[in-house]
Amino acid sequence: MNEHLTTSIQDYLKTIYTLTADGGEASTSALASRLGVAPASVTGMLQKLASIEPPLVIYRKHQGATLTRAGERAALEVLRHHRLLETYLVESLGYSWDAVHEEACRLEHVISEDFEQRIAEQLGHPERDPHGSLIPTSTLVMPPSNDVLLSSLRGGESAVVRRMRSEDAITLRRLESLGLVPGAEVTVLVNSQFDGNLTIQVASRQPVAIDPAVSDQVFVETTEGT
Amino acid sequence: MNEHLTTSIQDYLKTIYTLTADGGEASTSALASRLGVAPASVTGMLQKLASIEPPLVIYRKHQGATLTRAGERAALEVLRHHRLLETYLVESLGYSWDAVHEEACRLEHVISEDFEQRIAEQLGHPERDPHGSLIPTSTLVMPPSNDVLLSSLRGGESAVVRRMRSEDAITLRRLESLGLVPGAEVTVLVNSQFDGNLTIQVASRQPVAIDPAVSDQVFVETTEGT
DNA sequence: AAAATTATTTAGGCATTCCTAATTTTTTGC
DNA sequence: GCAAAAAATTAGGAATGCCTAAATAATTTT
Repeated sequence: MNEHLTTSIQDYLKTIYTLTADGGEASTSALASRLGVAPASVTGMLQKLASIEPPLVIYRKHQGATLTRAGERAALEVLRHHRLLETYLVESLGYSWDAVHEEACRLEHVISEDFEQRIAEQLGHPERDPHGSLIPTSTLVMPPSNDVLLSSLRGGESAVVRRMRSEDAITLRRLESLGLVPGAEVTVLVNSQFDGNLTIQVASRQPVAIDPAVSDQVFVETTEGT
Repeated sequence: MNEHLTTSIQDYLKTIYTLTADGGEASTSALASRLGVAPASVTGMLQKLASIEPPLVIYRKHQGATLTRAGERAALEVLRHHRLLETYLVESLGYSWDAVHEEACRLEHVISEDFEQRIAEQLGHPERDPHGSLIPTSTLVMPPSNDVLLSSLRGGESAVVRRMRSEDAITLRRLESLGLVPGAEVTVLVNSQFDGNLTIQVASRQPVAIDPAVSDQVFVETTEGT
């Protein structure tokens, strides 16, 4: 079926997937900004991805793109490569978690299935990457998740940090300096519905005030059952 | 100086280097055949590589190409990546020596200097790759070598197998089945100057007859001093 | 609801790297 | 040394994936 997808196409699919996954819209401008290309280039590529065989996206003018089943599988394959690579770079080559993104972005397009399997095995088939993001399975299924944005918690609620939305090194270092790393326990002391600022306590640190630039980057899982 | 070289250019430079290194000519047709492109494409690329700033090759019509200093440095960088990667794939990921070439050919163009340094360190800064080829140093110097073709030995001479010219899996498996792997000791019992066939003995195996298709793939180092 | 703003698409181009076909140059064999 | 064969080059073109500028569609403001 899919002969071979170019690096560029893989990047488009991956970006459409991640934009859509966190409840967003894969609009022309959102894609253009994430991919660092002009909006006109995105339009052209979406038209192409919708018209090839098999179609990889569903595209209607002025309404952005959705992945088809084939497109989603291709996206999950790239995402699996990316997240396994990030994990591998941290675990086996000693990279810091804020430095792996760029390297993984280049490697993800060129590793073989054999390479993927070998690192997955060596890592013990991890479920999450260093930023806490779920790694699609080798059968290209994205495991279920019920994490929510830290900013959605109300005052008094506690939760465990699960994953970071951003892969940006500066953002990640800021989160780390606040103790906001996967696995950390966080309590929201105050959530100002008004301006979106929170007062949080991470583990047994001093409480700190954070704004949405921080709290909208952190996904947590509340400790109660379903 | 060198902003960024495309994968395609890196492949041309690497191929010119290796063709030239073993005493060959980097002719248009040799390059075309090695790179899997039409001769006309090679001519076009060589003209381009000779006219960019800084020039990466010296090119005169109908005389093939030679690397400039800048071109050689770029070639050694790619070659270092390739050979370190091959070593890493074998040592750290359990690949067999005849399976690493394709993977390294794709990875060599995308790994960072950081990645290069990390695997070099983890491997203990190896001097040779799994096929016995010398790995350029981090300062982009190719270590000296005085290996010669197995086919150049005369009857009665002994030597140690140093490296294989080919990276082709089938060829490598054939050599391995004869015991011709780096480090193996080989004695030439007979070298027929007439048809180029040899009779050799590897370690304490049974003597076997080989033809130039084999003996021209194997470089050895004679055990006497300089 | 019309005007202004923003988002998106269309149109036309450019760089890269490959191709085939035709031509020219070099090498080979007699 | 000359004709045939082989090698290399030129010419013209295609696919990718990006760009800018202009046109159109959608959304927001007033």
